[in-house]
Amino acid sequence: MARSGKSRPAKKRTAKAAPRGVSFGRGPQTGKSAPAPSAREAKQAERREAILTAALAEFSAQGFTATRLDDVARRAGIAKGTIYLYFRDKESLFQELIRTRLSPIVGTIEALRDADVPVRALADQLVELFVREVFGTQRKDVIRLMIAEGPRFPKLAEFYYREVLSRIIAALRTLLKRAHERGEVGSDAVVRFPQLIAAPGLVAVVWSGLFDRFEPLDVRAMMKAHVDLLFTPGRAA
Amino acid sequence: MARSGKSRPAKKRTAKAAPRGVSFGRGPQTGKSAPAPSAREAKQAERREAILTAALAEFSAQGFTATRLDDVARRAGIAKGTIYLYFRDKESLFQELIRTRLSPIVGTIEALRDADVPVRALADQLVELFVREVFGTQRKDVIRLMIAEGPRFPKLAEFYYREVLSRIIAALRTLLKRAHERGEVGSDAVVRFPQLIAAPGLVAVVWSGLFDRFEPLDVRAMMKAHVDLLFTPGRAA
DNA sequence: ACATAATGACTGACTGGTCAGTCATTTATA
DNA sequence: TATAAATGACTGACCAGTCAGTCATTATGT
Repeated sequence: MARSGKSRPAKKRTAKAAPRGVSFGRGPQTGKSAPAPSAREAKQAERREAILTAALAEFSAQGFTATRLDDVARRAGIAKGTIYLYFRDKESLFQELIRTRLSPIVGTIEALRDADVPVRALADQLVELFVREVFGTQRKDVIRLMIAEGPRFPKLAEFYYREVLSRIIAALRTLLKRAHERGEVGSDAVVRFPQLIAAPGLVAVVWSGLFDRFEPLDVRAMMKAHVDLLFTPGRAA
Repeated sequence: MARSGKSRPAKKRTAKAAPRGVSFGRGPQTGKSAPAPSAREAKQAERREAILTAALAEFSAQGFTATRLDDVARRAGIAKGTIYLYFRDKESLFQELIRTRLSPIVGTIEALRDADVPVRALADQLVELFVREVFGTQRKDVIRLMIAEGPRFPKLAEFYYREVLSRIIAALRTLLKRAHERGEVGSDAVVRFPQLIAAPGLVAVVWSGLFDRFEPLDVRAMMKAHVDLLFTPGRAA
């Protein structure tokens, strides 16, 4: 098989002290951040984005350790050295990737929470949101990456929990509590364990990554079925 | 110790022809597989087991590529070379690991299916089975490994689908169909998507691996809550 | 029983290939 | 032209897999 792998915390390299070091994955060292000609900055942002997109493709296909930065570079249409103008090292690139791709979704869910519509309708919107904005995009891969590599990046897991999960869960809890009090959900199970709401989403992500070629899964239908389950009137808690 | 100094004897070694090669990850080459003194065989089985256990610990902490066989060997209390007496290469070791740790559970579930007891009681047993035999054991880690590395080992994913998942799903479907016909489940959602049954299990495995230190999850309670949800009488499908 | 030989499980130094990160040089931009 | 950006050849750490050599155990001979 060969390949080998390589990882190890990157040694020390006390040599140049901290030529880069401080700038945490921003653009190429911009000595002065004056208003500057946005022509350049735009191009830089574009490159940065290209690198992140290429990195996601490689990381999610190969995993963190097995991904070669040469491949990321080739996919992004640049040389390997260029990556180091935009990111401190491989690990920074990985972390930036997770950060930038996952955060945006949170706001949307919190907005949903504050909308004053029947919770059942909200749930349907949530399903659509998931299918369209997560399952239908790169975010699906980011989630699988998070599951796969999380144990080796405790800091990332913490960030993800703090910035994404806990906020989503809090929003869901508020939303579900309201629904339960109105009698719109038959059991308080999901109020106690909002994780149950997300469960089919997780199944969808994992299934699609591993088993879709053996048995395709109609994700939207499954999630709708799950919503039906939750909102079955029936006995009160 | 070896010493040797490596004299590069012009390779050759045509003598024993194929000393290893053919034996596919079985014990050290057993020239004759006569009834043999089981003392030795027992010891070999023990070593093999030790290697697998050590490998699971390392693989599930580091992932496949980042795991060093030197570390596996140290953890198993043997030399690296010994691993190659029991497994063809790193990948074989990994695959054997998944295979041997996951298969046993299937039979148990199929046995449950054939028992003739109220489906609700069965469901409770299923929860217990999961909490005790999966969540409480190494199998939890094997599942996470499968999710993390599956995309890079299509063969393994296929094996897992064929030997484990499809059978579990088939058993569940039978079981749930019966329950639905008896009116024991309020919706046919789970008959169409038995994956929904396993969803909280997946959540439990993933959550425990990544976020338990921030917010512990009472897995048994969550799964019981989920079962309650499923068996809400309420409206017929 | 005792000595001697054969076996094969086990070891670990070593090799060849890999790849993250560097930096002297080249190219683009202002 | 001067400065910043981009390049890619290069280096050194790293590790899967190998195999000559060791030695405890078992078999054979006297």
